[in-house]
Amino acid sequence: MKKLLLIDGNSMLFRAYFATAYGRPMTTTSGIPTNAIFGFASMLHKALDVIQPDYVLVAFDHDSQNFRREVYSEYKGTRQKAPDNLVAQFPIVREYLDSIKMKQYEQHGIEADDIIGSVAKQRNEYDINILTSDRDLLQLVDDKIKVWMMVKGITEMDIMDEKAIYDKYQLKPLQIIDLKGLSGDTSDNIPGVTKVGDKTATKLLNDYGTVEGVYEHLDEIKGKLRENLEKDHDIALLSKMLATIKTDAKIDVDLSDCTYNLYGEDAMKFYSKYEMKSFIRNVTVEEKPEKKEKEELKIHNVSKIPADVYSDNMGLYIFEDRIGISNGQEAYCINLEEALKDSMFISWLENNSTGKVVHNIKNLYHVLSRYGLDIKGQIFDTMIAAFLIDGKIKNLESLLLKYHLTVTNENSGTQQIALFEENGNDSDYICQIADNLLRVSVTLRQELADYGMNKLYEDIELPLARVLFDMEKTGVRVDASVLDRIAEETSAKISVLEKQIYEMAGKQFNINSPKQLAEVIYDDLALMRSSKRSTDASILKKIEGRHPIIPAILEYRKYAKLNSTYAIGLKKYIESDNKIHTEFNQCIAETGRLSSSNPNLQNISVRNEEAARIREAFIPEEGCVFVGADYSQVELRILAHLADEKGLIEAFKEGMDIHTRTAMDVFNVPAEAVTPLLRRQAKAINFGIDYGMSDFGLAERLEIPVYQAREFIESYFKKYPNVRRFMDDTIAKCQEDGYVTTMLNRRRDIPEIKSTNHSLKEFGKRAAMNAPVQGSAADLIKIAMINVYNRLNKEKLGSKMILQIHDELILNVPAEEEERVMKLVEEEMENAMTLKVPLLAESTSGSNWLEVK
DNA sequence: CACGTCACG
DNA sequence: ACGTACGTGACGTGT
Repeated sequence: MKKLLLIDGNSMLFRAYFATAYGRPMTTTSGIPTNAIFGFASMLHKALDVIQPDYVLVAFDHDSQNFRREVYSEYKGTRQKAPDNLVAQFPIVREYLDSIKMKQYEQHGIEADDIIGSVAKQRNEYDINILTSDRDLLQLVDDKIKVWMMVKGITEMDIMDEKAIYDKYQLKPLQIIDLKGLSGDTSDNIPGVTKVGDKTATKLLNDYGTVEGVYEHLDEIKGKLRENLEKDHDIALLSKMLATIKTDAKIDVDLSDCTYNLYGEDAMKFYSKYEMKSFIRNVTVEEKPEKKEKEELKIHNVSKIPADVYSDNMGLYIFEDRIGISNGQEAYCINLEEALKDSMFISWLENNSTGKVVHNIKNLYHVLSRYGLDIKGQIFDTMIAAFLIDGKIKNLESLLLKYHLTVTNENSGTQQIALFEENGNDSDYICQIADNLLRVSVTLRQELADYGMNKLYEDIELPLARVLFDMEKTGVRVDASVLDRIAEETSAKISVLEKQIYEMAGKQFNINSPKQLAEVIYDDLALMRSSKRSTDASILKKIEGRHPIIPAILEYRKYAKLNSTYAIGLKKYIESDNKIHTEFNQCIAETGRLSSSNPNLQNISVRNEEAARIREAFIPEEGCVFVGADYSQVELRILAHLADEKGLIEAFKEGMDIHTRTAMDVFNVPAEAVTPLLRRQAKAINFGIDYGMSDFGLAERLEIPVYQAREFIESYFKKYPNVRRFMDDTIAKCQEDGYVTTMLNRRRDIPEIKSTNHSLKEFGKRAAMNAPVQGSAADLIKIAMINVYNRLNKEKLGSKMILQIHDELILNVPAEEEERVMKLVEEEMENAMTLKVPLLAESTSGSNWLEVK
C-alpha cells in the first residue's frame, strides 16, 4: 500500500514560528524573517525522513485574512493578531513548497482540518499519515489513519494510533470530539460545559460514550455537575459541532501527482535566496556519497566491547549509567559500570594518542572521576566547538537540529523520533548520538578553521573545561549555621514589616505579587499613575517620600530576596562534604563570559552591607585562607586598547582613578574640582560607554534630563574621539558581516543589526559595541585562569581556584601559601595579555568571603 | 511556563 | 518616529 502524508500547513507553520521565535529572530541579510520557514523546512525534512511517504499533500486554510488576524489558539490564551514577522512568512512557505514541488491545497469555505479529514476518510486505498500539532485531528484516527503529532519544539513528534490515543486520553478517537464538546477549549473560543474539565469529561465519556449519551443518562448524574450539564446542554452540542472535522468535502486532487523533490535545482535556489545555508550544505554533502551515507549504522547492545571496534577517532556519549561509542560504521552501547571494569576500554580511554569526540567534556570528567578514571588523548568537544561557531547552540538538541542529524527509534515496531527525556536511556539512541557526534565533528572542525577559531578552541576553551571541572569538583566550603542565623533574623524582620505594610495598606495582600502590590500602590493608595504599573525598586525609590509604605516595601523586598534566594536558597545546595559545588557554564553567555548555576555563585550579595553578610558563610577549608584577586577596570582598559584612545591609555599608564579622569575631561574641570557627584556621574558615563549607551539610558540612570545626558556624551566623545571611531567602525563592520569579534577572535553573531525593526536594530548596535569589550575581558580572564591553574600544579601548591566572578578569582589557599599565591595570581592575571595599557590585578586575603574585598 | 523582580559583573 | 545601557540566574506569582 502506498503511503500518503497529509500535512496541516497552518498548524505546522505556527508551530515552526513559535518554536523558533525565542530570543532573537532569524532573518536574511536584507531583514526578511525566515525563522518559521527554517522551522517548517526542518520539520518537513525530519518527517519525510521518518515517515518516508510516497505522496504528500499540504493543506492550508483558505481564508488568509483569518490567518493574518488570528494566532492559532494553541499558543495564546485568546485569539489575537499574528505577529507581523509570521504573516510575512506565509507567502514564503508557499514559495518554499513550490520549490520542492510539493502539492499544496486550499479550498474556499473550509479549513485545512476539513481538507485533511475528507481526503483521509475518502481515500482508503492509502496508508494515511497526518502531520499536525493540533489535537483535534486525533478524531480522524482509525486502523488506516495515523496522526504524527508535533509535541515539542520542532524536533519531536509522537505517533498516535488508536492505542496511543487510548493510553493518553482513555478515549477512542471519535470521542476526542465529545471531549471538546464537554470540556471546551478556552483558547479556541469553544466554551464547553461550566466547571467540566478534561478529567470530568473523560469520566463521563467512559460511562456514556458520547455527549448525546451523557444527556440520555442525565438522571444518573447528581449535584452541581448535573445542573451545569442541564444549563449548558446547547453549549455542549454546539461545541461538539464546532470541534467536528468535515470528512465529506469534495477534494479534487490527483494524489498520484503529489510527489516532491527536496533536492532539486529550485529547492537549492530557494535555500540560497533565503540564506538557509545549512540545508544547502546538507544537500551537497548528501548528494555525492549518497549510497555510502545511507549505509546503516550497526548498533550493538553489549556487555563488553570487542577489541577490533576501537579506532583512532571515535564518538563517545554518556547518558546516565550507559555509554555509547561509535567508530562510524558500528556503534556499541554498554553499561557504564561494565565498561569501567573492562581493561581494554579503560586503556583506550586513557590512551594519549587516540581521538575522542564527546559532547560536554567537563561532564565526562566528572562522571569518570567518580570512578577514579580520566580521559586522555585528542579530545574534541562538540558542545564547545558548536557554541564557538554559533552562540545560539547551547544544547545537544539544537546542535543536532542545526546540522540535520536525526535520531530515530525503531523499538516496538513503530518508528519514532526519540524524545530526549523519555528515550535518553535507550541504547539505540545513545549509539546514534555517539555516531552523530563523530559525524558532526568533521564539519565543526572545518568551520572552526574557517572562522579562524582553532587557537581559541585549542588553547583556551578546551583547556578551560578542565580547569572548570577542577573548580567545580573542589567546591566552596559553607558554614550552614551562618545561613541559618541570617534566615532567622531575616524572617523576624520580614514578619514585622509584613504587619506594618498590611496596616498601612489597610488590607492583607501578597506583597510578593507584583500584581497585588501594584493594586495597593496605584489604586488603593493612588501614590502615582502610570500605564505600566511597575513596582520595581527604581520606580519605588522615586516616590519613597510620598508614603511610609514605600520604604517598608523596599525593605521587605530586600529581606525577602535575602531569605529566599540566599539564606534559605543556598542551603539547599550544601552537599555532604559541607561544600557547595556550583556549575560553571562555558556555553551559555554569547559574549564568552562564564555563567554559574545550581546555585549561581556569581551573584552573591555584596553591594548591600546587610545582605553581604551572606558572604560570611563561605569559608576556607581547615588551615586555609581565601585569596581573592580582581582586575581593576578591565573593560575600560580593554576599550582603551581596542579604541587606541590616547587620553584613556595615558590615564591608565599614569595609574589615575579613571572615573575622576573622565570627570575632568567630560566636565572640563581640574582634579581638585571633581566632587563625589561629578565622579559618580563620570562613572555612570563610563559604564554607559561600555554598554553602547543611549542619551535616554544615561539620563534615566543619573536622573537628569535627556538633553543634559546628550551633552555629557557629546563632551565625552569630543575628548575621546577614538572611542567614537571605534564604536562607529564596530557597528559598520557588524552591519556588513552580521557579527563582531573579540581579541581572541571569539565571534558573536548579531543578526538584529540588520533588522528593519528599529528597536531591534538599535539593540543590535548596542550589543555590537559591548560584545568585543565584554568578550575580550572574558578571553583575558580565561587565559589567566588557565595559567594560574597550570602554575599551581607545576609548583605543586595546595591552593585551588574555586570561583570566578567575571573579573575576579577566588582561591582556597593553605595558610603557608598565602603570600606566594597572592603574588602568583596577580602576576598571571596581569600578564595574561599584553595590551597598550597596563593591566592591574589586586589581591586580598581573608578568613571568609566577605573579608576578601 | 512566562513574567516581574532583583542579585551580580 | 521609534523605545531605550551590556551580560547572566533564581525566586515567587499567576496563567
